[in-house]
Amino acid sequence: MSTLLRKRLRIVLSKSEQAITNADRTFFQLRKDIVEGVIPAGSKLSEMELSTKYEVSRAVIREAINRLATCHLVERKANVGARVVALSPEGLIQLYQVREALEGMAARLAARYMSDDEIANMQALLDSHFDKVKDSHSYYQEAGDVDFHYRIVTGSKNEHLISVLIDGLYHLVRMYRVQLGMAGPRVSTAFDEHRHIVNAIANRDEELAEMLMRRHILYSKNNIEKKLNHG
Amino acid sequence: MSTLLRKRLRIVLSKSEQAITNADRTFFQLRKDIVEGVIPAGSKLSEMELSTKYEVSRAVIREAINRLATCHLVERKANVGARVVALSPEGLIQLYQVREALEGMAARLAARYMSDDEIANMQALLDSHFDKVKDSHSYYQEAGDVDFHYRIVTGSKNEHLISVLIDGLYHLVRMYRVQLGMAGPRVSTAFDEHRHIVNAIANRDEELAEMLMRRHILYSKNNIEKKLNHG
DNA sequence: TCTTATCCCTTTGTCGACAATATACGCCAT
DNA sequence: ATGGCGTATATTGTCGACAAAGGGATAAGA
Repeated sequence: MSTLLRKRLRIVLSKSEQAITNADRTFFQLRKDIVEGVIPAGSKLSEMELSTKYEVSRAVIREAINRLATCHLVERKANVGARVVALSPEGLIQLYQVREALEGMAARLAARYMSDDEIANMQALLDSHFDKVKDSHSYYQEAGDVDFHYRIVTGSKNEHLISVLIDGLYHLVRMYRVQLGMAGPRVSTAFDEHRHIVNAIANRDEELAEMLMRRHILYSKNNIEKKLNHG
Repeated sequence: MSTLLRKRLRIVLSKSEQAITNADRTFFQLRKDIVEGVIPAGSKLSEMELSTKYEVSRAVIREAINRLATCHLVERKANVGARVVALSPEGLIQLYQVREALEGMAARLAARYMSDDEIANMQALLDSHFDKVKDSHSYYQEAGDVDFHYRIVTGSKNEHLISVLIDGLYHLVRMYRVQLGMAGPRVSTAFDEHRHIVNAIANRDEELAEMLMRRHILYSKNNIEKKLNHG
């Protein structure tokens, strides 16, 4: 009976990432701590130490670390150990280079494959964001930005794009944002860019959707770089 | 003394993928067997069975399977097990969609970052390919094609691009090629396309390099799709 | 006959101990 | 004093056993 209940629960929650096993939970927790800087960038990850800290066996920690390595959040060397990646201007630039390529393609595919309903929902989402943002011009709504990009990516219906971006790169992006203190401005301009991209998708204009998305990400990169240099 | 010897050996061979641990060896072997169809697409991977077959412990097999999962060569469900991915027309199309995006960007970055020496080497490589191919027009030189794309990707100097493509997608591409019997033709035309791409890179024309690479991959996809439908 | 609940068995998840490897320290020779 | 070498120690890699969860067969009820 309890198994049945848990099964139903699992089906209901299956939308987003859900921790089923201990390794899952530990992986999510570790990822969170790394992204948010609780575990400092560049620091060494000792399996023993972590296994006592998170109260699981070394095998679970090992699996979690392996998964983190595939996200490029940690780097592992055989017989030596794993370290949290170091944040660097070069790393940030490389990250945005592949974001530009992948999300540009995602926008193109979204224009091709998203259903009319999905597009309408996304437009409604933008409207609600606009209501929230129109008063406080300086407030940067990260959740809204994230939500927008998620919808484009999932709208591409491409499993590879979805997994590489959502399971991988976005966590690295967030790590840079959090640890470099990017509660950046760029609200209204980014909002307009989002609006234009959605319009292109609604018009099923693949070419324009890809181009606008690439520009959007390029601007975003330039903005962060500027902060990185002058701040 | 033996440790010193092995260390030197390791340094010498460190260029390409090298198996240091048992898990590495098992991972490479499993990947090879999956890509080449020794383990059929869609089949279930039993940890016990594989651990007896490859003569390693279940922990090693588990780590290898986890790594295969991050390459999208197998799909894993918690408490259920792992299956080799199933080949499908949709999968092939999605694969080439992200290849187009990533390798297009790789070509752009190669035009920006490759050294003159690297470019000269790549041109020499193409010349040698031409010598091999000019007589037997129908012979498809897969190694040459692979080599060319590797150089572009590594020439981008972008760690994310390199790892996603070379450690991930290319093995899936090869799996489709091998298991769908793609010893395809398209030799001379593909060769000309390669030549044009290298020329664009030599001229440091990022825009053209990206566009040509995207077209090249698009043609390649269309070619495979045609075979898939009519064959 | 079809559905549904329950049991059993197979497979996966987790754990602690052992083996192998790399780093660090101290020693010796020059 | 310094550089190379060997050992010592701490960390990772590997293993086999135990715990837990899912899938399938079977039987009971509608």
